[in-house]
Amino acid sequence: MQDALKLLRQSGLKITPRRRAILSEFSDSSIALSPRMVQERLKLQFSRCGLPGIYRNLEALADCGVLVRLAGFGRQRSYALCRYSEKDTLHYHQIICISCGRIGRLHECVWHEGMKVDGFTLVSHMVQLQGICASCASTETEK
Amino acid sequence: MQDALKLLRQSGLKITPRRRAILSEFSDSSIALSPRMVQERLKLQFSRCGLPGIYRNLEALADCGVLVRLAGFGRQRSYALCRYSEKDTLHYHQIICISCGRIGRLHECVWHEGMKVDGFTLVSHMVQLQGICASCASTETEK
DNA sequence: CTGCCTGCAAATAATTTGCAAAGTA
DNA sequence: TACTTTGCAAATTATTTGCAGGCAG
Repeated sequence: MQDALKLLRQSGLKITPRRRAILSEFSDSSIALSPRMVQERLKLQFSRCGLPGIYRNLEALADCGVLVRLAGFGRQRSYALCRYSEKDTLHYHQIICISCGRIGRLHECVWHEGMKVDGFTLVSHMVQLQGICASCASTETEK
Repeated sequence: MQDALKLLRQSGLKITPRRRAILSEFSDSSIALSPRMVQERLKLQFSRCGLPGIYRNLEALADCGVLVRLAGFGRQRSYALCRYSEKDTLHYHQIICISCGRIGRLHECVWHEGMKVDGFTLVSHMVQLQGICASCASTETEK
């Protein structure tokens, strides 16, 4: 969270209660969130909370590297928190269970900011693995 | 291309001139394409070519594994061809230039179907790297 | 033939913009 | 105080749906 706030400041963005709340929601969530989903959650804290503001904030947070835009698995765009490695490289990793939706974490990473790949200079990356979690696997076996 | 047609048949989809043309466009393109972009290109061959049809086809092709849906870098959703490894494991790897949209290839892969990661048994995966391609990098330098 | 495909028009839904009021640094 | 942020309403744009006619198998 502290890292995120630092990134906001570096980009000249102000730290508002709204932004803190948005970051908090992403931090608490184990799934990617769409603008609409963020709004639903913020409504519990803020009586008035317009979608346009959410859109602007999510884009701003993505631009400064706190969030990543993900490939949509539904109609709406979605975002998730970026993870920073010890080397401060911007990246996002997740493994999702195709049966129950549970999210796992990946800890190793072979890509780093600035490295050259096929003539490209890497800026960020996203890795999404799909699989069956241990819990679902055992349920399948029982059948 | 043959692999793609096989996937279509396996999903019970028909091989139509329209679908051949769409696959051909993706095959010829080095960048990810949005529905609108696909339409622009098909118009050169088909006088009448509605956007709704494109949307339906792109979704159908994504559902049967020929295309993948990508994280948007603009307003519209976009798609690209999926790649299959020699082991026929479903996966997708790409590196996309955040400046011009050009797509590069990744050849190594550290994940395989069936391997265990964080308690999950892998089924498929998607890797998307964002960077600056050589061409854009040199343009930036010139400025 | 049979059932999927396609264009077209219309309906939805998502996203953006403009502006005045409110809040942060 | 100066400049960013936010809600609201309205404008745009993207995406989906329904249906009738047209094709692949």
